[in-house]
Amino acid sequence: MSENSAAAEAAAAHRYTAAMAADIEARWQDFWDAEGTYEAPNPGDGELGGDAVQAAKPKKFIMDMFPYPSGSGLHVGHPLGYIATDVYARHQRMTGHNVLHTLGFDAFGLPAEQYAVQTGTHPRTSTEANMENMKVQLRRLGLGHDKRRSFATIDPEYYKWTQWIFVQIFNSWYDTEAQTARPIAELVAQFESGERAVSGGRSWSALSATERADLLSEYRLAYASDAPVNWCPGLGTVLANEEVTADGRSERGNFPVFKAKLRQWNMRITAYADRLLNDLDGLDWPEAIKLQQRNWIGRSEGARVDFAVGSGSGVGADKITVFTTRQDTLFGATYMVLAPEHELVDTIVPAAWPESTHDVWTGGHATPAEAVAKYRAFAASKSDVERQADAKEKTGVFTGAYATNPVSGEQVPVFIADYVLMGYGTGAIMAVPAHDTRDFAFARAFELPMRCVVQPSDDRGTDASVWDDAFVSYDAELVNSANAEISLDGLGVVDAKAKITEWLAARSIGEGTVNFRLRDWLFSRQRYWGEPFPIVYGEDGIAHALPESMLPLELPEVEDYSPRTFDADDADTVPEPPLSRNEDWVNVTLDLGDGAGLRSYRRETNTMPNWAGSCWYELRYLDPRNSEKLVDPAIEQYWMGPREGQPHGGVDLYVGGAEHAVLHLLYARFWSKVLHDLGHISSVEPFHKLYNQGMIQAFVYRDSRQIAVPATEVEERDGAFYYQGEKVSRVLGKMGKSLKNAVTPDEICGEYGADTLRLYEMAMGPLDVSRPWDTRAVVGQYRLLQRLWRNVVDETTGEVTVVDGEADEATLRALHKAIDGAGQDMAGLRFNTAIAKVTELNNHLTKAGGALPRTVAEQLVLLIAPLAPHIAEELWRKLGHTESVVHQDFPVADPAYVVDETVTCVVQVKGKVRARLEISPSITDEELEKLALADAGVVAALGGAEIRKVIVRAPKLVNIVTA
RNA sequence: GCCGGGUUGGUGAAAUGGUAAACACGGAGGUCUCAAACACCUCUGCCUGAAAGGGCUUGCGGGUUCGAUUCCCGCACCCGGUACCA
Repeated sequence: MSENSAAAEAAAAHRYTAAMAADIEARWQDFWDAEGTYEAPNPGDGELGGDAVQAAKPKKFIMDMFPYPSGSGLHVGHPLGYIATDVYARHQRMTGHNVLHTLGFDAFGLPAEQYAVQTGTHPRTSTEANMENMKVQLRRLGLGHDKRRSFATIDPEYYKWTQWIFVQIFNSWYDTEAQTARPIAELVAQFESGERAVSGGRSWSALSATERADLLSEYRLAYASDAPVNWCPGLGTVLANEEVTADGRSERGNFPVFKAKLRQWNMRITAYADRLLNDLDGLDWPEAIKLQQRNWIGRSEGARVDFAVGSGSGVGADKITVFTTRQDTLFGATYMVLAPEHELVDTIVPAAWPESTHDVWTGGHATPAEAVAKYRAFAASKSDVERQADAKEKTGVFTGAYATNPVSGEQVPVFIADYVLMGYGTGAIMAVPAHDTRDFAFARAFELPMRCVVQPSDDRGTDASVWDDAFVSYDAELVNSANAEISLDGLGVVDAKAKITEWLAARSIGEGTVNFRLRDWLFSRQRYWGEPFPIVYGEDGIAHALPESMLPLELPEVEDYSPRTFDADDADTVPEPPLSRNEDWVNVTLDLGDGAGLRSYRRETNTMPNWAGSCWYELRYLDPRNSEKLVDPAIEQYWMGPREGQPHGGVDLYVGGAEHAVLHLLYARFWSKVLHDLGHISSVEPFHKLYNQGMIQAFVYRDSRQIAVPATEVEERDGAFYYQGEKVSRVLGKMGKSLKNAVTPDEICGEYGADTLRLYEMAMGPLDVSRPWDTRAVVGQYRLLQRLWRNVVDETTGEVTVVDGEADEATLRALHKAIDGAGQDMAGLRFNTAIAKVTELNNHLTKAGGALPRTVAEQLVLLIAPLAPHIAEELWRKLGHTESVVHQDFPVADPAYVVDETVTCVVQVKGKVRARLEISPSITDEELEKLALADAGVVAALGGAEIRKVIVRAPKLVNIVTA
């Protein structure tokens, strides 16, 4: 080795390198764990309390959507949100807040079960191994989590309370008058006292035990029912509406989904539809997400209208009730349609076709019964996918029955057609073909009459039979809408609606009503890897909740935990819960403590859906080891309670992906409201502020067969891409193992260190925007840290180079502008621009050269501490401090230095920049105008032209307008 | 179709009515070095010009304004959500 290279090596001995970063990072991570640096005290003297000083500060509860412990580990896209909340949490800690920040695991779910089926490994074994692996990966990032508060949803101590909440929901009902959930015992008391009548006019005491149970089931917020459910044979389980995609497939696995009638558990989320809608207003959420929830809840105002049926045709039912939002067009209703599954269909079908029934209506069948049966079979055989695809072409068949239009008195034919859905409204519509596009298409196909009752605003005229399409408008006047008792003619749509609704209500044949798209939440799954229901069935079939003393009801060990799956396209299959195979567990003798003594019961063998555990986890972070209560009320009040600006309370910041816009976020809001109503928590909403981070994307390279090739082995030549000599295509997509473009945080930590990775992810762009990963660009943030280090530490000796004394004016201005800007940016989640401002300051210091004054070095370190906590701790220690940087005060900008000494004023002539003036920021408009007009460049640009107007915006701009 | 968001240099982006392109990647040149790497310095939207300078530029077309990436109207394209919801 030559003398020179030895000297060079010595020179670099204390340079900030990946190796040094690894050393620094490991040491401080150990330190933080040992010291409990990120432990946030609860108020009071409980197990997690005691630090009264800290707990007296204003609180900030900062949360991530917790991860599912996947077997493939993390890629660099996963921790984006975790890093963002961590930077924010650190900044909040340094600005006087008691910060609760931790992370648990959402560990029940399908992948573990599927992996188990493939490998024979128990889901708990693989899940726990995955969690350990993820914890190691996450720890390397230096996330400031309070580890005492972490848990997994599969911990029995956790799901005990998931089950307990289920029991609370099961044992309550929704009082629609008081608009609140109440204990079911209070409903029973109302029935007993006669305050509330039992339907059918019987008294409560006259009902059998089964009848009572059935009656209460109609009120309970968690109830079992035989309603049609989404059955997915490919997954072997039923699914919630929210888990079925628009084209009728499972969101997970993309298997076909069929309607099947099965006895399943449901949550009466529809009882909360109005509150779930209204309370969105008080939340600080992205408007797009609020809108998605509003659309999912789908509130629409309209009316129910009764159509009398069957006069003279000898049919059973006496009326069909429809829901419509256009009751104003009632005079234009020329036929009716029921959903094929509608229960009235059988009762209205006559024995024979009415005389001279149109051939198109009968479908060529000899009798109405035959036509209806054939059409029902046809409709049922269509999967949802086909039904969507055929949406344009209207099909249906006449039932043989007629109903009476209540205002026109006309006899209108009743059809069944699959364009009317059983699941919305009443499953029956009045068809107004002139003013509804779907009815128009159907009427054309079946040669049904149309009547124009809304005056078209174009020149099409009022003879609907010659129209090319329906006239749909809310901003027009009614016509042809009068009978002996009422006339809507000349009224606008709004007034006509009001008038007809009143008229219908007065005759008890209709009323104004609100309808929701939201359906009850299907809550049971035929899986092994989920929370068992705390429900047993007596020999009479009545469901009983287990008493709290029997919780948690642990998931039993079984031989075979694979769900029974079927041919994905075979609709004629029935789900089989894995737990049902375990007879010893299913059949039990228990004393439920309800006075019935020891009895035999059968356990519920379904399990709860994956969403159950994530519906309330924010609450358990607050008081994770409480064995007596879900959460201590005083602790919940402190962290979650309503306050100024947060009318419904909740987590201060919740960061996660937008894919949970309806599912998780709607369910969690629902549980929160029930728990609030029952008096268990003070907050009404779980998450006050929601922020959706974007996705980190990556290029996907595919060969000619469209198979993804390893991204790291692709070469770029002349703007084209080659893999092993073959040309490949490039598109921006998701990052992942299957696309062979995953970059792991471990790789980047190894090459540059965790602080560099953190900075890079935050600097890429605004947090809420998706952006492509570019490993080449990571080095930029590494260089920033190297320069920062060199500005404070001598690379040869490793000693700090700071000096005593004051900084020069320019440095102070650079420093305080960075403090001001970066501080505001961090508080506003604008980490990319915060980093740019710190970089600018650091570049200024680099360029100025020489040793930094101590005060500048210290404030620089504090400034970057939230973003790059390891290097900040190390430099803070080197600067002679013995306390962690984590709880230091964030620097405060001196306003005197935030403004520049001189600013550049731009002088425009007719909007074009013609001169720049260096002036004092405190200059007056008059002085500035004088200065600008005297400038040689300006005089030249004006060329003697007449000045019409001078706009002065001191100190930044003068604009001279000439004639 | 309907609803929401977007379109700025070679690339990620900044600026929310007032100097378009901060900060970073990439690129070019230089200093240091026997040499290279590192580091540091200079330049880097496009066109034109020897230079000074001049002209153009935020998807496209209009409008409001002294002034528009920013506000308004229309259009194209991209992304997300949703879809026979009566």
